[in-house]
Amino acid sequence: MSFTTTIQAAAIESLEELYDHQFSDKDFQVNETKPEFEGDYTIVLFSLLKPLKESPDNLGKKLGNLILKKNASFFSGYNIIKGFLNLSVKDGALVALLQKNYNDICFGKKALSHKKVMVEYSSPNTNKPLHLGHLRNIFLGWSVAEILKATGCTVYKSSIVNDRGIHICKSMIAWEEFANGATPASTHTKGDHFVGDYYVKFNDEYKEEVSELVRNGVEKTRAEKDAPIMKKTQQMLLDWENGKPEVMELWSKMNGWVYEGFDETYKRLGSDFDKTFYESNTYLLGKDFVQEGLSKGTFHKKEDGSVWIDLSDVGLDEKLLLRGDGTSVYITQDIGLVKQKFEEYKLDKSIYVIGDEQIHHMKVLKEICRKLGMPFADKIIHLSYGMVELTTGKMKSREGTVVDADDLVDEMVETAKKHTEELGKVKDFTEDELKDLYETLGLGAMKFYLLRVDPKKRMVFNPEESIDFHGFTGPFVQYTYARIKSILRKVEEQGASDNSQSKITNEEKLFPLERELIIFLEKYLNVISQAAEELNPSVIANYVFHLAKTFNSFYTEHSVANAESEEKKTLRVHIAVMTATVIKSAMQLLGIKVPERM
RNA sequence: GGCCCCGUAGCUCAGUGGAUAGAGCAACAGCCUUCUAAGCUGUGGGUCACACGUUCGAAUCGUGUCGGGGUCACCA
Repeated sequence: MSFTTTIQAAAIESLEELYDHQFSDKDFQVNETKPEFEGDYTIVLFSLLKPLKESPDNLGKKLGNLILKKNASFFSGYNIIKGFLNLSVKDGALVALLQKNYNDICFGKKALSHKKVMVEYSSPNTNKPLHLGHLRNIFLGWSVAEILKATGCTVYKSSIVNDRGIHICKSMIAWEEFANGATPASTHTKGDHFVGDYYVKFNDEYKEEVSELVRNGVEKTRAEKDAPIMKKTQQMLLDWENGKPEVMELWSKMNGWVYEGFDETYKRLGSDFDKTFYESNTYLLGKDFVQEGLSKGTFHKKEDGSVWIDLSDVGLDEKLLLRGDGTSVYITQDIGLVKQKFEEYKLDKSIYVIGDEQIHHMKVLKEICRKLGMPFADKIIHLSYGMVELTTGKMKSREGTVVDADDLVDEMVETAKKHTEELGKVKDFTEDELKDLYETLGLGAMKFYLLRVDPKKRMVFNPEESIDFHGFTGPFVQYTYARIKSILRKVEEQGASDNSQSKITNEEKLFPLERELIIFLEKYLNVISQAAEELNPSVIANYVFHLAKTFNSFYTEHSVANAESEEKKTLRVHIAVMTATVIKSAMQLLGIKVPERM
């Protein structure tokens, strides 16, 4: 049980004894005391004054005295300022916390939840490489999955690959027309970039053909339909749907190239999936329930044979589910796949990490499931996040105004190298160590940058300014970790006994920064729960930054290896070890590695 | 136009019912014979978009206004 809940419980117990009345944690708040006041935790009394007909002073005194009496080993005193009852925790109670097994505190997995959850993220198209927007998506999804695991959930990471459709055919046609049999291998190009280049080539050629037609007096919308390359692409899509062998072969060959490229990127990013769905396997799934919906009367058919659902009773529009020609649309496939997921994995929750432009779509999806009486309709959760935009506006892959994921990673790693060299630290490492370090730092900076902000806020990325390595950043936290490890190495060299195993004396008087650190470390499990509840990794990022910052202050103020006494040294080694453990754990939840040295 | 999200220091963001609203960046002033200065300490910088309301108490809740974005496809 955490300190705040312990205190809440103690207060309830005392209140009930004093007033012969039932209290709950909703009746009053327990906060951390603001630094400008004496005390560690504050019980806010205002909300209790009226129902108990007490003055702040009277209630504060009665409650303060009783809590102190009943928990003499935990609290050392109290003060009352206005309606705030400030309680001070005994040094001994804080020290006792350090004597617990570090792993219990950091990775206690008190199993707050045993839910089975699927987190679906990344979900790329196979006609172009991953870009900055995918990175936010991937880091978010991966991190949320880790956070949920840390609370005890069983998590399946999944991705749905959009491997079919007109956009794929565009790359395919362009390759047929212009590649002369070139391959990623023959051109030494990463597969996804290779295919993406043909997607761009398609659009260039298409634009050219359209303007050519317009010059010859064809109306623009007409020209867009009649451009020869577009007609070929449409035909190819039909051939694909009919399973024409040459087309299928080309399709799997080119997708194969893309997957090789994606795998390389995912591997470098440290991202992975337990299950990958392919749209080519699932796009027909939804058709079954269309019949079901029609017979139930939930759906209706129009004269042209198209199938619709009316959602106007819940404030949404009429939505198409099946075209007149019997082909399904996006949402139809979605419903089919949702059903399959819940049934196959027996999920309690399915989280979709998708941009906020699809909020409406996901609302419609949920609503249709609900109207069909699917029991999991309310377990569909859309974790929506704001788009990443550039200072020059939106990213558009067709126009080449995207920040490519691989390029950005390269750049970040390069920046890490530059910083390290400038600081003159290169000589301490071997070539291989440096390579690892640059990856760790570059990726750390990038992941932290994308995760430290509330997911739902859109963010503007300025490609001109490289991501920072100072202040509220990944490398700042990584640096703190490396320094702690350095201290611990030194302590070990000093030898004799292994300090982290030896006992600390409860009598030790704590300095303010020592207290602050222990109290802050104690909060970690609460922070994980909050992040899990909000599906928000930025909660973790803010916490771990603050922790690192506090440790850095402590670091300058107090020496560990050369502490003023053996007792102090032991105590501080415990604090350092625990801080390092929490930093490593928290960063891991963000998908960020921490270096032993930097 | 309907619905949804956002508006906090020059910039990027925390804080979502409690005390005098906090960080980072940028600016300025200090700190390396002492565990790694990618660090630490300090200074300046705010009608929390605006208005009204609810409350003992509002950046936080409600209503309205203004500004920015998204969405309302037989696209995915």
